[in-house]
Amino acid sequence: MTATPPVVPPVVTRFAPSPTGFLHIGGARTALFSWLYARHTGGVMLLRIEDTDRARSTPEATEAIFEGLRWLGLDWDGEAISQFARAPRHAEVAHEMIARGTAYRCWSSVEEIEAFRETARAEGRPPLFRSPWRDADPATAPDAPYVVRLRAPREGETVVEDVVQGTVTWKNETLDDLILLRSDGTPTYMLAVVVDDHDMGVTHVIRGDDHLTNAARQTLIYRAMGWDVPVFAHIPLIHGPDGAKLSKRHGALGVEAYRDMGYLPEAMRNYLARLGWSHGNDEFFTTEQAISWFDLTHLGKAPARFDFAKLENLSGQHIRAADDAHLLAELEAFLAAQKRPPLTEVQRSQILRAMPGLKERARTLLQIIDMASFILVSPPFAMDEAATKALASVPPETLEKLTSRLRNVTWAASDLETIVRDFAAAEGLGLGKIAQPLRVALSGRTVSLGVFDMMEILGREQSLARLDACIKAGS
RNA sequence: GGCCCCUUCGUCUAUCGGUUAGGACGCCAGAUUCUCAAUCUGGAAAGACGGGUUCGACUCCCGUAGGGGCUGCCA
Repeated sequence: MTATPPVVPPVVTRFAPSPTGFLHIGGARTALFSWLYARHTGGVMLLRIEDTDRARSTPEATEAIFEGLRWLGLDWDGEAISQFARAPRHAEVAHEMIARGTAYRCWSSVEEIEAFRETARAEGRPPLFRSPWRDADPATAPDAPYVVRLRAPREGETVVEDVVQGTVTWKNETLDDLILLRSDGTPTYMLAVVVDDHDMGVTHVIRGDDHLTNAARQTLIYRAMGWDVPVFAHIPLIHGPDGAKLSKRHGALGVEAYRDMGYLPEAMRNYLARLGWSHGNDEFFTTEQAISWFDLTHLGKAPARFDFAKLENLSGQHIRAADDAHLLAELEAFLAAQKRPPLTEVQRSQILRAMPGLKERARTLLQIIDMASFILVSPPFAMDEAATKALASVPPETLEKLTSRLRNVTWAASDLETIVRDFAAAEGLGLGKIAQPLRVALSGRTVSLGVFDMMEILGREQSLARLDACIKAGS
């Protein structure tokens, strides 16, 4: 007899940002974890825009979230869902709860509630509002707008089984009768989240630690409706370098800011995945590896600090590992996004040939561009003091002598190197003494790719022209 | 204030009662070298503190301290 395999429902995760700004780095990581888990399990990740706060939600912010996710390469399944559009459904559930007796109408004014809290605080009691309408005679109900409150249990405890935080318990007396429906009939976040997650069939709620307390309140709503509670995974927040909450000063920038700094999306995914999750000692990995390795059991419990140095190192590793054509494509997309002029055909092919040298020196696309300035910027170069000095370290006659020897040789890096080395030896100079002025003549800088590689990439004509120009300027 | 969570090198982390506490970034020194990178070798660097439990605690329990979150008719 063969055992029937247990029926495991497919995993459904969701990312549910509120469109009140850009997609910040913490949200991006939450999205990444939800995405990795869905892809790892062969499940789906849904996207829901929590736009019930009409005053703060904007279409621009929604678009920024889409854009950020797209750049990061995090695709979601199906159409993004607007929470606001589901308000009628939320209200319907609230009224069903009233009918079930798990919620009630409350006519207390905000002033009354405020006064209640103040005296409670003054008397040292917990400032949990206790509505007089919870057990009021329905006959006394005024004909006026009301809010709908959850009839939360006052005894016993509520337990959240969190895969990251473990078993977390609250005494029910510390939880209040939260508002489900505002006096204008619109749903609150607490209700909307539960109804949507339930209706969307979400099995795993992966979100920031800041929602842990909300998980208890939401559990109450699930129970009141007799719904299954999803698996919760509350991941620790990302902090700034000083340990405090991430501010704009640190890394709380929109993901597009990282794109603008020239980080590769694959590097961003790698870095973010490593912040709070681990797979043994693996630091550098591809997205495919992350998908196959990702699980919820190796998530850390402590908040992590954002570290640009490590991100940059990882970015450098991804650039070095990327193939040249891919990098060129990323570079051109970057240039376009930065509204910089596109590459000419010549520049494209030169950069492609320079790529092996460029990518081992750069940690961001911005650095590739900078290192490729000998291709992108045409002479005469604006030289700094060190460059001018290096160029003048050798008399123009020496440079002229060398240049004339280069006029009719095979134009390949290795041959050029032999010739220059021989020349330096004949002049009684170290190669460095000759290479440095050469470098400046070719690139206008004291830091660049290898001089022979640059000569080969630039070609005979351009290389000699640059040398001639320097000789002319120097004599 | 109340409730809840967290705490291993500067940073990200491994460890799931027995390790010289490992790796990575960064840092320092050296090698290589036409500059810069890259690469290689070596080095400094950690269990917040105090109590327990145990033959034995980074690991389990309690307390303290520090950090964080929630405490809205925001999400």
